[in-house]
Amino acid sequence: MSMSAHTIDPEFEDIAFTPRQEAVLEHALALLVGGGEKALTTAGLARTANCSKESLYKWFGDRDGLLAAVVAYQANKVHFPPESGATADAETFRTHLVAFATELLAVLFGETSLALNRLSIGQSNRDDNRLGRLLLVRGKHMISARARSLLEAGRHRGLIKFNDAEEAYQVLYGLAVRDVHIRLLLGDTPSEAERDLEAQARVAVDRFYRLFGA
Amino acid sequence: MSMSAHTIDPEFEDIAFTPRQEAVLEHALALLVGGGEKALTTAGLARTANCSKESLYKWFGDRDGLLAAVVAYQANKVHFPPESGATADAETFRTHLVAFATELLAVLFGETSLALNRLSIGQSNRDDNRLGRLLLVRGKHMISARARSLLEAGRHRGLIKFNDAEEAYQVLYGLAVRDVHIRLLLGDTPSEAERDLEAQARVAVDRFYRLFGA
DNA sequence: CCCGAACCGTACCGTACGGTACAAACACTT
DNA sequence: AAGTGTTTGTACCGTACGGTACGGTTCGGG
Repeated sequence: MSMSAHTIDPEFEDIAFTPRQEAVLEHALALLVGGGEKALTTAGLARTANCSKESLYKWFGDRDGLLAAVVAYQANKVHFPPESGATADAETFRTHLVAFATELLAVLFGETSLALNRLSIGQSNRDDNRLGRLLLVRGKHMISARARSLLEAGRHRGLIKFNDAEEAYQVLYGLAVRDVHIRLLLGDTPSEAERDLEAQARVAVDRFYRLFGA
Repeated sequence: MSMSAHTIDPEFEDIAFTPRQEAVLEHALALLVGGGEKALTTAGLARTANCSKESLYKWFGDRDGLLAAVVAYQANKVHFPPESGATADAETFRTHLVAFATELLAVLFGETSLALNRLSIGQSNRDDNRLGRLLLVRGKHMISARARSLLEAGRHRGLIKFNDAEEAYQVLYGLAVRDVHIRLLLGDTPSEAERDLEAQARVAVDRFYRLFGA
C-alpha cells in the first residue's frame, strides 16, 4: 500500500510549462496565497496575469486542471538539496539533521505551502482527490524519501539506530511539527518560540537522538 | 498570546440549540461528511432535513452562521471524560495516558472531525477566521487543557518530569499523530498499522516516557 | 509582404446558489 | 373558536462564476 506511492502517478502532464505559462501560474499562486481558493477565479487570473480566459482553458483544460497545474508547478519548485558532501563526522551529521528539520519546517510553514495545502484539503472530496494525491506524491513523498536516505546514511555510520527508516522519519516529523501545522492551516498565529524554526528543529533533533541515538 | 486563548471567545451564541435545530445540524453534519463543503447548500439542507430555507436563515442568520453553528454544535459533543477516579498507581497512570492518546487519535481521525477540519481550513481566509478560531477554541484548547491537567497529575506524583506542561503535551501529540492527520485531511488512506489507534498510542506513550519519564 | 498561429480582450451564455417573499399549514395560547 | 406566532414549501431574484465564441492584434516564417 505504501508501495503504490512509489509507482509514478499516471495522473497527467509531467509538468513542462512554457515561461509564459509559468508566469501565469505564478500570478495564480499569488492570488491563492492572498485570498484562498475563491480568490482564484478564471476571470480574475486572466485580468491580473494579462492573459485571456481562452488561453487558460487551452493550456489547462478547465479550472480543476488549472488548480492541479498550480500545485504541480509549485511542488516542483521545492527541492531539498541532496545531502551535501557530508563527511562522516558525527557532529556534521547532526548538523545535517537539524538543517533538514529546519528546512522542513520552513517549507511547511511557508505561506505558499499553507495556501496549497488549504486548497488541496478543501478539494479533498472531488475528482477522486487529484489535488491531494498530487501534493502527497510531489510533496510529502519527495521529502520523506530525502529524509529516509539521510537517516539511512546516519545508521550506516552507526550514529543512529532504528528498524524502519520511514517510522524513524515520522517520529522526527512529529517531534518537529507537533500540532503547529494544523494550527497554521486553521489560521492560528504561531507563538514567538514557534517562529524560531531552527531552535525548534534543534530541540526536535535532540529528542530524536534520545530515542534513536546509537 | 496563549492567554488570549483562555479568555472566552466573544464570538457569538453560547450554543443553546433547540432539539429541532440540533436535528437539522445533524443533517448538515451528515451532508458535510458525505460530500465536503460544497455538498452543504441551503436548499439541499432544507430538503434533506425537511425544513424551510427561511427557518435556516432565521435561526443561523446566513450560510456562514450555519457553518459556525455546525462546528460549534459538533465540537460541543466531544467531551474528553475528566480523568476517572485515578488511583496514584504508576501503571494505571500510564494506562490513562494511553487511553487519552487513543481517544485523541480516535477523535482526530474520525470522519466528522476530518470533515469539520476540512471545512474550517477551507474557510480560513474569510470573516476574520471565525471557523478556524471556533475549532481551535472549542476543540484543540479543550483537549490541550485536559491533557495538561493529566500530565500535571503525573508530575505531581513523580511519575514524569517536565518544565512546561504545554510543551510536554505537544510532544506527546507529535509522537502520536505524526503526519497522519494532515495525510488524512488530504484524502490519503491510512496504513494498516496506522488504523490500530491503541497500538499507535501505546508506542507514542512509550517514547514519551523515554523523553519525560522520571 | 503576406499568411497562419497563437494570443488578448471582451462580450456572452447557462447555471448554481445565497438570500428573500409569500401563502398555506400547523401549533399553541386564551 | 379565534387569534397569534412559527414552520413549511415553493417560487422568485440577483449575482458570481465557469465555460465558450469571436473579432482584433501581435509575431515569426516563407
